[in-house]
Amino acid sequence: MKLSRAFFNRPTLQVANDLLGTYLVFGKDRRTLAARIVETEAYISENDPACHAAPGRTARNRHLYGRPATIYVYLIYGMYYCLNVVTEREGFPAAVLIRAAEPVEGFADAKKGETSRLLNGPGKLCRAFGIDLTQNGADATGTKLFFERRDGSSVAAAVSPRIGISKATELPWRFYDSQSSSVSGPRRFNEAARLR
DNA sequence: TATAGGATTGCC
DNA sequence: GCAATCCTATAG
Repeated sequence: MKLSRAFFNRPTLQVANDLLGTYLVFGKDRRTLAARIVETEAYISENDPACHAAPGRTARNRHLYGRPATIYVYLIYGMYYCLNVVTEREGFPAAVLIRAAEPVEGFADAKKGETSRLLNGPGKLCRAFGIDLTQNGADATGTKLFFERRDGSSVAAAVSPRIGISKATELPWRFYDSQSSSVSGPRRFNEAARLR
């Protein structure tokens, strides 16, 4: 079943953890794309130096202040888009970055073997889904782009520091499925976190 | 207006 | 190790 706005209106760390094992669903043109989320990161408030809300409200980050389940998309390095879903109460800037997933439905090359590498990074995930600024500000409880819980397996969740940032690098706000081969980043990140 | 740097990726 | 590529935030 579809994840409700109430699901996202909770502490961001909890949402980031609980999103593991749920499905991202996107109706693109006439087909449906779906993937099982295996890696997320939390970005929380103007007091988190790595969060885009750190400078306060700006034109770019305005959707971070929106109601829970709002989609926040931005362009990074002039080349890749990153997909976030806003958490906590309206007016409190926080979100979960969707970093990696396993293709489940609708991906053309999902049967060619290299399925585990198709969505293993936030930029690659958006590219494969066809997500760009068109989705910025969208409502993730609607019919076009949403999150869904399906029956089945539990997730062996692990945590580690967030990847690719230069500030607040010590906070263990990255969550991932330790059993998945679709997790992003150098292998050592995952191994090191597993040994904690 | 100018400039440094970025929640990345893939190639050298 | 590092370039690609362009938008954002901040300083001048």
